[in-house]
Amino acid sequence: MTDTEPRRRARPRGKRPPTILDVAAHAGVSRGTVSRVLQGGHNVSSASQEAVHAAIRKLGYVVNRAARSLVTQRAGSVAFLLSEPQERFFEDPNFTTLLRGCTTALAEHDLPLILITAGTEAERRRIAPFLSAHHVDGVLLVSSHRGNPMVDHLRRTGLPFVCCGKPLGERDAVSYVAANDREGARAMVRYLLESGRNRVATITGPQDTPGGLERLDGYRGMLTERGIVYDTRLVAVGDYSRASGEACMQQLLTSAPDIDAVFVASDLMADGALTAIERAGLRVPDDIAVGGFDDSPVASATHPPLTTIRQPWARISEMMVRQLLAQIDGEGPATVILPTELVVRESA
Amino acid sequence: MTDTEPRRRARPRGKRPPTILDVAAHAGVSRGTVSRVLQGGHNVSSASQEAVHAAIRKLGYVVNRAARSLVTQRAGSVAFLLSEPQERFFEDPNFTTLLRGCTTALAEHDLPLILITAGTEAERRRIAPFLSAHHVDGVLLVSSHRGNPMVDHLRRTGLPFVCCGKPLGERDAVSYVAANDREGARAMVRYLLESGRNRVATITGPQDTPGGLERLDGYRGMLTERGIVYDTRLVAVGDYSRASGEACMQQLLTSAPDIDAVFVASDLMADGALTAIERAGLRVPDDIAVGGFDDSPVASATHPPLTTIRQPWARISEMMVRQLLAQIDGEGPATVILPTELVVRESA
DNA sequence: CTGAAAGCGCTTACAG
DNA sequence: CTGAAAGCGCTTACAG
Repeated sequence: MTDTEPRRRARPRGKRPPTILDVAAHAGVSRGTVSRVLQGGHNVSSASQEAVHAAIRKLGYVVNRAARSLVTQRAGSVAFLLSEPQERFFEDPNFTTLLRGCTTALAEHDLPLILITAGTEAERRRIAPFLSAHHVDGVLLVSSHRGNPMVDHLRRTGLPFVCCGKPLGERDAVSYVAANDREGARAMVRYLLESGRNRVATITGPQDTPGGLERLDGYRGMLTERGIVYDTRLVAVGDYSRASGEACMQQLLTSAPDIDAVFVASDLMADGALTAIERAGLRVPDDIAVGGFDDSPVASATHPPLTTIRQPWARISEMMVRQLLAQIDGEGPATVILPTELVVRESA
Repeated sequence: MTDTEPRRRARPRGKRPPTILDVAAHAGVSRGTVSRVLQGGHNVSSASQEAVHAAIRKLGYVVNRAARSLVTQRAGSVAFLLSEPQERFFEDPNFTTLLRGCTTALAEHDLPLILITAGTEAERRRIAPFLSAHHVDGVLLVSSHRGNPMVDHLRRTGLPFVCCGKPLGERDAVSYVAANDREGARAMVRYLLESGRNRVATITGPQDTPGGLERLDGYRGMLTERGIVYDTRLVAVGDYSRASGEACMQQLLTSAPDIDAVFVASDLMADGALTAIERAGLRVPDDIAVGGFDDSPVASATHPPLTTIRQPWARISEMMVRQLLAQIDGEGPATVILPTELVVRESA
């Protein structure tokens, strides 16, 4: 359009927005006082406070975050760092649920969320300087697989970070927030047994993730507790994808045709399992009861709707944010485990 | 842990990261020269350039973005603004595909993406000052419904913004990037007709969204072109959700039991339609051919896999980012329409 | 091609 | 409780 206009100027001819100096002038105080009001109004007379607030409203003043950051040495933002092959997480409904929760929780603290993906080695290299330079004050880290290099890198940067789910294979203390996977699995298996099922199989998550490991452990523990021998023929290892759920179920149906229930470690896989069962001409829950895990959006969309274990995503997000803020304020790492809840629908 | 430590300090005792002054000292030049190198090295001797680059590497210097922002009057970041009821978009696979694409495209320009949700009026009020204060340099706006107040608000702020999909009901020029919905719909209907189907129904998207409107228009146009009378009994209006696809299909099956094909305006709805068809005891594609739209991840996971129209999400993201950067550099608004592609699988 | 210097808009000891 | 002032780390005319 306007070819002659200069480029690379932010607001070429718009008048500058009001600064703290304008506010000070309007309120009849110094800019130090305005700043103090901005910081919470400690040690400021109520008369001054009111005058400043009035001026702020009148001028529509909003703090310049860059200027503030420069002096406070804080970025004033937090990263949501996805250190997984992108496909996996962007297709997993749990991920979006978590992202949404964190965005909301951070918004309440006026902290913008910066979304960073680091699924590949190249991406990790690219964001390293960004993190090292503390362009964010902390990191919400989503990375489930064992030995993720991001954990080490973050530790070296000295940036506060909180993981979603227990990071596997870390010797030192790392902050994380997780649902009680083991108890969740136990609750589901207990429910299946108490509804009269005898041969309960399981489809697990990947065995290099905490959810994969602990949900299997819960399954095994509950069987043992009830005096049932753990039978590896009743165990199929999936990768959380719908397709793997289908394949695993098909396998179980062949290797152990007498099963009457299956605990599936994710709803997405459970949906796949449903497909395999249906294809085999069996009915759910009449012939085989199916229990999922997550209570993700798919759980109520399957046929039949899934009986599943609800992960407390809202609370997980909140606690991740809370822990991160605490660490930014100097607290040490902490572990938070949140209870799950059995949601009974029609599949079991 | 360390109770006696002062709080609210960013890096209490870590040594400060190197500044441009350290680099200048190491390179034996002034800080103005370092800055010029950082800006691209124009008007700097190659000797100086090399010395500066060496110093940067040696010290691990990374620019302080806050300081830069303060002087350039640019935020150095871009917002991805979701102005829809959250549930909808966070469950729609298209959304995550778009978000992923934009994150990647922005990363290539070293621009952090700030994720902002503004699905409710309260949220919109909350982020208004953030936007007005130009805490981001531009906005990638995702908002499909007619008359979204965010468009007006953004226009008032003077912030550059680019919409994903045509914003309905806007009189003035607004930048947007969209797939060619109409042509995509035409291609699908053409394909169905040419595979020998005669009674082609459609399940549309919401009629206050461009995709809802234009895909229906494409359907209608192609029928007319082939001399087929447009029959409203063959049209059911959905809302892009899986559930609505199922309900619409059920309705069509009742009101027009002789249909032998259906063009569904989203893969998610098509998946729902598949369920309804199956429940009615009909086979796909033998009895009814089903064509979807999106080629989202669900398309290959349905039974049978969906023949659908691929939306060029990677290109859409790239173009949105490119347009936004152009606007930030002073260019005027522009409209970009990208072609779609027919993907033939098994459902039609 | 280069340096010295002003200035971006804040916060925070420091005096009073 | 309040003001004056230093300083956060950059960029960019301005001279030379």
